[in-house]
Amino acid sequence: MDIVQNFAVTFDLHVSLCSLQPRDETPRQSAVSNSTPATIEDVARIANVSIATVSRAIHTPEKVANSTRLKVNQAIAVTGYTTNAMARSLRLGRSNMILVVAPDIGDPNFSNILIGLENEARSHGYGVLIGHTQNDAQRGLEYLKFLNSNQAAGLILFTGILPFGHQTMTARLPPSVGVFEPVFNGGIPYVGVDDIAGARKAVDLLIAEGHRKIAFIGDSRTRLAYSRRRVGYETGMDAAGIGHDLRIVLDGDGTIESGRLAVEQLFMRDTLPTAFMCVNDQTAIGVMIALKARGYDIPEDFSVTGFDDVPQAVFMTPSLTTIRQPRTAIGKHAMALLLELLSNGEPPETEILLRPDLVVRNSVAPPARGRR
Amino acid sequence: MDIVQNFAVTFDLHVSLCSLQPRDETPRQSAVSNSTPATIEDVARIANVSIATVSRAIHTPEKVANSTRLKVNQAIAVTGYTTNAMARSLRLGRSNMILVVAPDIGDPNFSNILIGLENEARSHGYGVLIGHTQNDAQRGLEYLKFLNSNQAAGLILFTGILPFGHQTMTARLPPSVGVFEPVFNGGIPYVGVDDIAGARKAVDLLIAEGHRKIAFIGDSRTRLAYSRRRVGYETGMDAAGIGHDLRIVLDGDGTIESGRLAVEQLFMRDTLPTAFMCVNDQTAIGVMIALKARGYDIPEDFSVTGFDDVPQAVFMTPSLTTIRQPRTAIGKHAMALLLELLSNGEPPETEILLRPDLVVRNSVAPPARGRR
DNA sequence: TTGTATGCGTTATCAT
DNA sequence: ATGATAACGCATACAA
Repeated sequence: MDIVQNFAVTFDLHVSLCSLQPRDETPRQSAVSNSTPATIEDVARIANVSIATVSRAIHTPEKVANSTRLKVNQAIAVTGYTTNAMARSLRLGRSNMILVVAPDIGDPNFSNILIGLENEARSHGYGVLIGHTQNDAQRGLEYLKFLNSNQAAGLILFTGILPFGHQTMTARLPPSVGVFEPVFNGGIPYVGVDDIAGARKAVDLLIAEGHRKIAFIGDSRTRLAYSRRRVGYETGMDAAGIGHDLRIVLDGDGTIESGRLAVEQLFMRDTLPTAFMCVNDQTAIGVMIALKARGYDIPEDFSVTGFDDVPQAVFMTPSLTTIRQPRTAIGKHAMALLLELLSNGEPPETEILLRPDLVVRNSVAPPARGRR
Repeated sequence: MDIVQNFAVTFDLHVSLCSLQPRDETPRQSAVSNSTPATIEDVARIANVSIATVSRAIHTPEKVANSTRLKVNQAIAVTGYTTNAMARSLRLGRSNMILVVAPDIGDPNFSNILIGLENEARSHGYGVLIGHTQNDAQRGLEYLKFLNSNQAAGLILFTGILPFGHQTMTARLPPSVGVFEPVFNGGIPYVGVDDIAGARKAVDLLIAEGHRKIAFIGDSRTRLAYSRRRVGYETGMDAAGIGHDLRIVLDGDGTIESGRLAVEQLFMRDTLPTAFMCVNDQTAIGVMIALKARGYDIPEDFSVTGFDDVPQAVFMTPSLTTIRQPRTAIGKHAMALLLELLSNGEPPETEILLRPDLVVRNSVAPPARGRR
């Protein structure tokens, strides 16, 4: 244990934890920190009861005598017993894990949604596991196998399309819920933001500031949710009596590069807007970079809006005016919905749309004189 | 065997699979395309062999007659059978999943390392699951239970400290490998970048450009790897005969905000450097924001370097000169090491340090005249 | 209230 | 080369 002492010198963390080791332990099967984990039988033996009683003491404590329960709990403490989830799930035919499948863990929206998912799951005794598909069907299949063997009780999809390739059609899926964007195939309930309303807020702001030539840098390819944002843009333009000029409605793929490209195209075509409404923040960031590279000031020369309010948005110069996704709330609602599905079987609703908020920062101003 | 014939026609969809049910067989439990997944018994029945043979056909095909293997494979195709990983792992006492535990999924370094991990794992028949602890011991415990029940064969730690709270000392951990930063407790092998060498490259560049007053914005609190970067800074300064002026060595926590704060402090104390060497890109971004907010130009007025080369670095204005982590390679090596541990038992080496590369972009220039 | 015994789907041992 | 069967750890129906 002077190893531990050594540690104590160099780092002040965790030091005294070591002293928690039960030094006084049972000599034989030293209960803790042993090579093989304690089983329910070990507990039963020590508590002098049957394994059935141990199981009951754990899962239905009210069905067991107080004194017995006490004995069992002590034995559990001594052995450091943890239920073997493998065996339990095999017996029960279901696990207490929820699988979250995402094509891209790096998505700036993902981590906060995940936090909402996890909190809600945890408060109901479920754990969360993340599957990362990289849009690769092979990988998807792996997770499908995982699901097939009941290793997860439910599925959260952070993708608009079931990621299981050919097998998708025949896949037996557990109860599932989509987040962030509707799931295209499979009739799966969906929890997300009201994309149309959100886009509408952005375009309305721009119009209120006096803009009429408002470009929309969209993305019809990667996320289904994005096409709804375009709908918001169009209805906003229509409602203001402006209509939409297709020369300044571009299609990209929601990346920074895509925003950059859009600006270049607009300059080349000489069909410049006074404002850029972008389908997401990444695109907006690309637009800002391109504009700044050409020597323009934002928002004096051009206004820019995003969508999502990714963490980076507030750190841009100028900080980006955008639409905030209630990410944690989305995660929470999605998990709640899934858990309801798990117990009730029937989806109470097919789509939950949360309210997006306009976050006004510094990338929007009235159009430059003479250019409106 | 016209059962099989049938199948050949309609493959892919489960539609006609029902017609494949052995009509001659047990009338009860209809074999295929049912609500419950096919088991090894279903396969055995259809192939007219024993379950032992099926198992062998799958795992040790060479031990089974060609004709038999064929029958089995067909039956597997018909039933859509997948091995129940739950049962298999229970029986084997180990699973083929690797758990990756990270405190923060949103870390810009994480996703690329993960890709390296996954690719390597997959090519060896292992799957990867991600655990997200948010630095919460409760959550850590959950994953510990997961490990305890053999649901994962190995562990990758994306954190400098075992995330299992009190239980850490007594935890029976599977073979484990740390990535990105050394794991403080537990004597766990580590794969990462050579932080000292990397930091040295940055400081050497700055010195070569003519800087002598080089601030170091560090972080001694969150990541162990970061203290190594400071060592690199110090040895570089010493080697150049500059020594280190403690007034311009600040300690932060590796966040954008922390970089900002450091700049403000330096301005308040009136101990301005000509260059900011930052412990990571996040800090550097914060420094750049603060500098720009005060109206300074980078790199004309101040030079800035980062470390990591996060995706955002190239999109800054000016783009950030930094040290690149070979993230995918780190993931690959870490997983390879873990898999070796899994088979051999003994760690072949205790630390693998990959070479960091200097990425010269536009945030470094010679110091402004009159300020050196 | 508690114990006995069965089965969840596999793999491995031992026969054949 | 193949089959019968025990065991992995647990939860529960049924007995007591």
